[in-house]
Amino acid sequence: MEDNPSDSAAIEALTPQRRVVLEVIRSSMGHLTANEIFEEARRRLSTISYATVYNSLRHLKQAGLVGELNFGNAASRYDRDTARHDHAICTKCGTLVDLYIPATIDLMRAAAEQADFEAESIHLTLTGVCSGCRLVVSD
Amino acid sequence: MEDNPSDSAAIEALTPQRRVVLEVIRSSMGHLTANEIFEEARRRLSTISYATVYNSLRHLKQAGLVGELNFGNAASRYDRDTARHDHAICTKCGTLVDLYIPATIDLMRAAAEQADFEAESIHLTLTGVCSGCRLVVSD
DNA sequence: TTCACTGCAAAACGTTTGCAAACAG
DNA sequence: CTGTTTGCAAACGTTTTGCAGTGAA
Repeated sequence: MEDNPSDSAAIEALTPQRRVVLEVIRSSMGHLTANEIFEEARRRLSTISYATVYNSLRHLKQAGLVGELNFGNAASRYDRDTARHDHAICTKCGTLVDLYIPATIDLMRAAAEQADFEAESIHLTLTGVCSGCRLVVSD
Repeated sequence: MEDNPSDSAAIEALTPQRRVVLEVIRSSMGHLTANEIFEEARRRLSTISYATVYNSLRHLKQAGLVGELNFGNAASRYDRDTARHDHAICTKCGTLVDLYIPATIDLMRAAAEQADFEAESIHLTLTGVCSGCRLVVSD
């Protein structure tokens, strides 16, 4: 979760725009959308454009410095945590929660064998109702 | 996988357009996109419109007659199999394979507890390289 | 007559691209 | 100089919507 020291060199090589985008993602607790990242990035670097945010996100993702998450047809969300982990998503409010289920990786072999795939990664998504939404009276 | 007899009443109540959309999905072996469904539906019912295909898909999904799958920012794919199951997706060619990993459901309790969610469903996605793409010389 | 559904066109949404200008090595 | 990156605007692919017209109950 904390910055990986081996990233330092890669981070120093970033353009100011890309560094700002990365810092926005790293400084947020949640999983921001490109639009949210753009808004916050613009506060820190007023000249940055929408296209550059998208270009930066693509570059950072490719460089392994951020992860991208897709659920449904909504906007992608970007994850500061690039290590393999799982997610839970609330069907009421859309809240996205990080999940660390070590047993997920155990299913990779069986899944790869069944699919006849050379496995690269595996991801578990729990859908349900978050604690906040369970407290709401009106279902 | 075969038609559930309890669906018969629901299917008879469908409009011709919705029935065609459902039949296109049920008669395909794969996981079609809305556009592919539209093209095939139009062959069977030449007056059907794009909007009606989308409206039908929303209705059929809500009625539990088809499932919707999202991977990346690509177009949604529609699944004739509405029972819980998992998927593998090839990072080279995008091929989508159905996976039946019973152990996935065993992770639901642990995941729900960790997230403090009331669990509804769980889905496992394997990413990797399919058998066809492994045979290709040029990596 | 009512109400849901259709078909069309247009809009909305998230994302990508073409391009000229700015920049770094 | 060369190659990369930026910012802008315009385009793109997917999905939804407004609305008038249709059709069934």
